[in-house]
Amino acid sequence: MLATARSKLRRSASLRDPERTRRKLLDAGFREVYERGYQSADLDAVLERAGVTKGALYYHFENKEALGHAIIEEVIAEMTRQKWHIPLQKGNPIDTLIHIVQSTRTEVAEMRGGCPFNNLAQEMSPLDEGFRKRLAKILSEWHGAMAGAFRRAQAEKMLRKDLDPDDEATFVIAMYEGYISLAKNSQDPKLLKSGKRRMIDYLESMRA
Amino acid sequence: MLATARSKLRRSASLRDPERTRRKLLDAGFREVYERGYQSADLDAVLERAGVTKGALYYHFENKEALGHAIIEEVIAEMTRQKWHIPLQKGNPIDTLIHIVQSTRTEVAEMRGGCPFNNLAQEMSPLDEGFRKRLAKILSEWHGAMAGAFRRAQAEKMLRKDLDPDDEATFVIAMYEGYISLAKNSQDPKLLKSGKRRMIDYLESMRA
DNA sequence: GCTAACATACCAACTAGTATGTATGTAAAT
DNA sequence: ATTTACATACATACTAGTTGGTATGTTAGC
Repeated sequence: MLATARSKLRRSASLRDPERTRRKLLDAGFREVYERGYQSADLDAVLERAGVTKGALYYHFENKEALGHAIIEEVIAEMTRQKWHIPLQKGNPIDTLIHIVQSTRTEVAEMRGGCPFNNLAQEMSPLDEGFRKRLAKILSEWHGAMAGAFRRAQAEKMLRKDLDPDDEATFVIAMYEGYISLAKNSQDPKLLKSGKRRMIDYLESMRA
Repeated sequence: MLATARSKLRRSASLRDPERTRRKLLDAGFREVYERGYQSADLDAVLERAGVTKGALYYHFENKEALGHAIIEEVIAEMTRQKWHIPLQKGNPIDTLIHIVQSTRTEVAEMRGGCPFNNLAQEMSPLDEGFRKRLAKILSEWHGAMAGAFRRAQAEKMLRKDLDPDDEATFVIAMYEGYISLAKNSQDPKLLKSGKRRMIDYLESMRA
């Protein structure tokens, strides 16, 4: 009875589990790419992080590029959905956005890494259309989720009617990414704290 | 008589001219780094662009890192001064900033490269303190030039007194870099055009 | 027994850096 | 004025380390 349950639910960690192996490769790949960039990401380092070997990597992914694509589509896109799309689905989007901004960490260790989406976008967009399009899709869906929430908020009289939802969504994202980028370089908590105040002030000014 | 003039003024292009060679290496290095990133920049490609060989490179620069540092300090810092510091030294800084924003190209080919400063800052800041500090100095001076112009504008009653010059300078830079970053990925002129309008609207709202 | 899911060993290409050679400019000595 | 001496300013050829990818072997699970 225990044996049958294992097949779907309690998978032993040390035995064979291709989905779990693939997950570990994606997670390890993401961390490596996040820290060093895609082009400088070392596949041997990815394997060490994941605790597997070359055979496992090239069984699950055709090559380095395919791993990079999967990291975008499955890891980064999912992080974006968790952080932005889902909270924006209900409630007052202004409150939601203020909460997201407010909870942005200003410790040096946190600022240091920057935004996973923007890091990859800046590095790869001019170099590879496969990467650029996949990242542009994330941006488009991010923008769509926010603009949609703005339209709903206007209908529910939570957001000023004179604001264009699309322009505002683009503006909020640009502002946010801009501050995160500057903070990543300056390593100065004061910069990001100033940014958080300014962004929250602006979000407040959007209320109906 | 012509022979003596050559020594300082009319240096023949094909003969020896170490300053000119160094310049060509810096320019070629900048273009290579701008297109591919520092870590992926190929020194052989730099040499081909510059039209010189390894000997020339390693005579003028100790190693790849030293070339990278020089590119930041001499090329990118100078570009920033030309584009921002000098125009901000006199006149109404709001007019100056609006003009800079207005003249930002929205063609795909122009958006594609992104901001040279931000490109390098995003790639290298978490990886190398030598790069990060040199880039942070550019950001600090950029910010200082703008905040200084804002303070002057407040004294001359061109800028609202309720605005904090430091916070405003950081905000303008973050906004600008944010939009440039998004445009680089999206490749959509509409995004940047929307950003230009929003930035100009905001700058107008800063007037006393 | 067969295939999926890996592990191991190896290779070929790329690339930063070096070692060495050489031509040029220049200043002092003759 | 010419030669000598020497440092400068490169060019050429090579090396060593890295790294993405492959070929082959091995084990688990049905």
